[in-house]
Amino acid sequence: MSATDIDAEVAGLLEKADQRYTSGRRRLVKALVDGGRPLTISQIGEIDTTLPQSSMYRNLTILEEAGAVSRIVTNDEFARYELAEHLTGHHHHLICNSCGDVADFSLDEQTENQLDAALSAAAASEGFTVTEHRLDLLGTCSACT
Amino acid sequence: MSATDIDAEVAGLLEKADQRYTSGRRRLVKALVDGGRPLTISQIGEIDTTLPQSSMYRNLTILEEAGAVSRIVTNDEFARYELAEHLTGHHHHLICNSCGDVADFSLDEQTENQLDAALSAAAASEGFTVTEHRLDLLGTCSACT
DNA sequence: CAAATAATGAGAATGGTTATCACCATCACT
DNA sequence: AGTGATGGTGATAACCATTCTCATTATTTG
Repeated sequence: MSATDIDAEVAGLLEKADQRYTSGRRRLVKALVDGGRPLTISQIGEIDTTLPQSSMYRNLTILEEAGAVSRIVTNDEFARYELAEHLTGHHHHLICNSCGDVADFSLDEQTENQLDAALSAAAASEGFTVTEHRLDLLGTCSACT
Repeated sequence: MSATDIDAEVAGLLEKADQRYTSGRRRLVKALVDGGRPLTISQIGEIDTTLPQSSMYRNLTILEEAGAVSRIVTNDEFARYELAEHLTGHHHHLICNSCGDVADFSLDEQTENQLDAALSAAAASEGFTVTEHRLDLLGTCSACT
């Protein structure tokens, strides 16, 4: 999905949530698109130095409630934000134990489907209804090797 | 692994880390064994009401550094602690979006092996070295259905 | 037994995140 | 285009899970 498409999609989501797509929110989305991976508040602030911290927090929460952004927590003390999966496609995370940074990766469709089936079966036997799965790989990224 | 075996294992880990296995630390381990799932500080405090909060935090950190406990963060604002995987066996987590509680589940060995192979391959192509994977299912637990 | 060393726990401090609020921008209606 | 109403902004204060401090207590060692 192109940056323009994402923009249009986010615009629709915000409209549905009775929220305006202001310039600050546009810049926030642009920073997430440009980052291409889950970003901390301070990383977003480095990409777009005009965004005040309090507005980032407030607007990321609003974008999350609208379904445009998702917030992830790893092991370090900072939350990270990325575009929602229906904008970027289903993917997983590579979490570097050394620098803490997070990158995206995907499994091929067949593996993903097999996994999904196995997970649903395992969860059902515990009486658990699955809405989503989350798969992270911990290790060392190429920059830290 | 029985509670007694776990206790012996933890004793060895603490000794290697030049730490004493004091009664407070024993009670902490017992609470985690009894809980049988990842517990927040306040949940541990409910299981053993004699443990002061500051000691729980300090000793859980020490147990984590010694490799006996691992700390996990989900989506809510509280960290959770569980016994390390080499004491409980490899497993994954069912995270309830409604009550926030976390339960354990496992995949059969074959699925787990296939997954491992697919993950290593995908990570290698990104230049990432995997040490561990983490798989969570989000949804609704049986108590909240 | 005494000195040294480590653990304890109540309370203070830290810091990422959230709430507040005076001010500014945008919209709806005329 | 003006005007009131509504929503957004951003600097700052407040919040609260977690970490740090330190005087006291327990354990080890000579």
